[in-house]
Amino acid sequence: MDMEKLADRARLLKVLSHPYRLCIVRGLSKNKCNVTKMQECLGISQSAISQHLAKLRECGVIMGVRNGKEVCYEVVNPLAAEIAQTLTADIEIHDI
Amino acid sequence: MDMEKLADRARLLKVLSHPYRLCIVRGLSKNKCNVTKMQECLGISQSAISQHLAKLRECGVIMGVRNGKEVCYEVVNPLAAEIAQTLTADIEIHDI
DNA sequence: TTAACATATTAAGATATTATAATATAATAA
DNA sequence: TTATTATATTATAATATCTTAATATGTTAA
Repeated sequence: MDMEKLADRARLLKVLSHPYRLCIVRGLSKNKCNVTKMQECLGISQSAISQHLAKLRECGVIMGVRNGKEVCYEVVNPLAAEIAQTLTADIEIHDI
Repeated sequence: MDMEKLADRARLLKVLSHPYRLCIVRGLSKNKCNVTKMQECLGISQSAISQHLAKLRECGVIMGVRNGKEVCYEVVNPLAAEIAQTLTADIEIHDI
């Protein structure tokens, strides 16, 4: 029984298991987006957004590409994108 | 933006985001199983197993049916079963 | 080079989760 | 009825997570 792989997959679910992060990943899986836009869209503090993005980054779910002053994020883990989309398919979320 | 539904889905991911619980749901999605077997299989305490089962029950992921002294569990949330199976498809887990 | 903007990191307190131990309940067997 | 087996609940201490505030970094404009 490969507990390490199992723990790894559990970690992926855990990083997605927060309303804002789930919303971010679902949004990013449709369109890339910078931090300020996400912030406006979700209505939470800049620090909070950045910390959520950091967790998603550390877990290999998203990647940020700097473009001048902005950092544009995108989903780089297809499995994470799939889970987020499957799970929120019937929820109305204005795209971030 | 339906934050309540979003929070609800995040809650489902969260309850699945623990190695033992993920393992339990993946196993149960293939065969029903009683608590003692799970315990032997996972090698953790009875109390720990029961607490994990309680969380999965409260979240509507599994259901236990008493059969004499034993309680036989099964997955009752197809979405949870799907997520668990998709996520662990390539991991060798001897069925619980 | 200083100011302003966009983003990231750190720190701290509140809250939640975990594992473990102890205790309780439910069903059957003796 | 008492003992045994199977499962559930409660209590608690250690650990992790969340939110918020404060501070730091990187980039461009003035």
